[in-house]
Order: sequence, then structure tokens, then C-alpha cells
Amino acid sequence: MYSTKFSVSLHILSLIALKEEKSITSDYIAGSINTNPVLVRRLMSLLKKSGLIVAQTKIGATGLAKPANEISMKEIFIAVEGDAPIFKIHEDTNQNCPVGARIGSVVTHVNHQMKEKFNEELDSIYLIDILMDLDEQTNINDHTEVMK
Amino acid sequence: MYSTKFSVSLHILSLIALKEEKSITSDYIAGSINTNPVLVRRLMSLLKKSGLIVAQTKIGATGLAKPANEISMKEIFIAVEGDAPIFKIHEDTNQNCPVGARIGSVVTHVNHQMKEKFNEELDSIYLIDILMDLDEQTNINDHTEVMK
DNA sequence: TTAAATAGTAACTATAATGGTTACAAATAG
DNA sequence: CTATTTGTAACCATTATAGTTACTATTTAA
Repeated sequence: MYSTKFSVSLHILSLIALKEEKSITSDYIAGSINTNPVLVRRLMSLLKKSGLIVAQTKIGATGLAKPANEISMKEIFIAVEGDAPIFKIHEDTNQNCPVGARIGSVVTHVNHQMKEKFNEELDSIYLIDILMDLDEQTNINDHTEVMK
Repeated sequence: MYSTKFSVSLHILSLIALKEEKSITSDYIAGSINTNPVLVRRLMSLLKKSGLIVAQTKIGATGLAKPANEISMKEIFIAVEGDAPIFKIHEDTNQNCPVGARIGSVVTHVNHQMKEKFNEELDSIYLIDILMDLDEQTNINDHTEVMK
């Protein structure tokens, strides 16, 4: 199972996208997630390096680096989890066994196939969809007061 | 990234499916993988519990529990990696923040969506495909001697 | 110009999962 | 019976994650 990095990043990006002030700090974001600001800064640093958000010292994140309908889950996932294959492969199999000698390339092929489909799916969902889902929930449920 | 359990399981299942003797032991399989027999037995135990192979004390695995064209990657994956969601979600978000209170169900939805596609893809590949790939490789490359 | 705030990062800790190993009881073929 | 093999328990080393403290660099704004 992949770590919480991806889902926490969606939380961070949503807060930045929906903020009403002109900027938002890692301290504030950490307060919404209920975690440590350093953890938030680490993820924000990755999101910034991947060109998804704009942030600067002293004032915090000023916004998304591009519109929410141009930021796909794939970009976000790769930014924080990397672009590694889906599963690990045991190297160093016995080359004297016909199966041991050939299984590597066969499972690597399956691995690539899985990864391709996985990325396709990630690439079919955009940050705007997340924001719309959040908004829908807001209308359905009673309106919670803005965090203080 | 998922562990080597899935790819090692494909190795194990291939050996069992292609064996020429009437049974095959965890010791022999471990020799082809180049790992420890206990690790192989642990995976074989899971594959047996999920109804994919038949094995018994003293003689080892006698074969697949059903034809290779009826064993999907999904069954194998779930047998050894479980059916957990794709990524972890940070619980305990701040319920006083409108985003913190609602992001959980939104990312859970994305998680399910990803998992569903992932399973669909796993369910489109069968053990017979792996065996055919192995066979194809055997015909292309020079024939390695059977492991002794 | 200075002071306060904040990002960015290094370093450390605790926890959990993985891959590997030793050891041994239970089962069973022969 | 006995030798073999599965099925587990228990342990260890390594790695990744999540969280934390502490510090430097930057930069707004007074």
C-alpha cells in the first residue's frame, strides 16, 4: 500500500486552491491536517519543485502554479511518490533454471503493463474534480464554521 | 511500491505449472528463485489457502488447483498482498476546518476508483499468459539446460 | 536597517513492513 | 518406523514512513 503522502498532498493542494487570503502557511495547513508543519513543508517542497504550487519564504504558498483543471492526479502522485514501478522484482534468480532465467523479463512486462494502466487512471482525474467533490459535500452537509 | 511477494509468487506458480515430475518441493523452488525455502513456503501457504495450488507434507506441491487459464493475476495478488486500498489516508484531520472535515471521503473515493481500475487490470491477465510468455522466450533464446 | 516570520532542510526517533534465517512440531509417504 | 517436507513461530537486519527538534536562509514589513 502506498503511503499517506498522496492523500495528504491532495489535502494541501485543496487548501491552497480554496484559500481566501492571498497566502497560506505550512503552519496553518498542518493545523487542518492535524500533523507537523515540517511534514507539510516537505511535501510542499516536492509540489513546488514539480511546478504545481507557488510558495515563498515569509508569506507561505500564494497559490497553484496552474489552474486546477490542468493538474492531474498523475502529476501529484509522481511529485510525491515518484514514478517507480508498481511492485518490486526479486533479482538474482537462478540462471541455470529455465524459469529462473526467463521469469524476470516476463514479470517486468506485467509490471510495466500495470504501471501504464495505473498512470492512465491517475491521468483521468484532475484537481478540479477533487475541489468539486469537496464543494458538493459542503452543500449536502451542514456548513461547518471556518477553522480558527 | 508493492513488495516482491507478487512477482515471487508468479515464479512459484510457473514452476509448479511447468514441472515435469509429479511434485515439486519448496527447497527446489527456493533454488530457482535463489532465496530461502521458508519464504517460499510462506507464499505457498497463502496460495494454497486461496485455492490456487495443491500441496502436501512430504511430497510438496502436486500442481495447480485449477487450470492456468482460470487463475488471474488478481487472485494471485490478493492471495499474497491482500485486498487493501491503493494508498493510506491520514485519519484524524481537523474537523473544525471545512476542508479537513470533508477531504477524507473525497480521497477515499479516489482511492476506491484507483483500486477498482487496478483490480480490473489484474483481472485481465491470467497465469496462462505468463506461461506463454515464458515459452516464447524459450523459443527465442538458446535453450538453457534444466537446473540440476 | 532591523526584526519577526516562514520556508527549507538536516538530523534524529519510533514504528511497521520486508526479506531472510534458525528451529521445531505435525504430518505422511514409503 | 523413519526420513522428508510442510507449516509456523521467533528472531534479526534493513528500509520506509511519520513525526519531531533545531537550525539557516530568506524576505516582508515596521
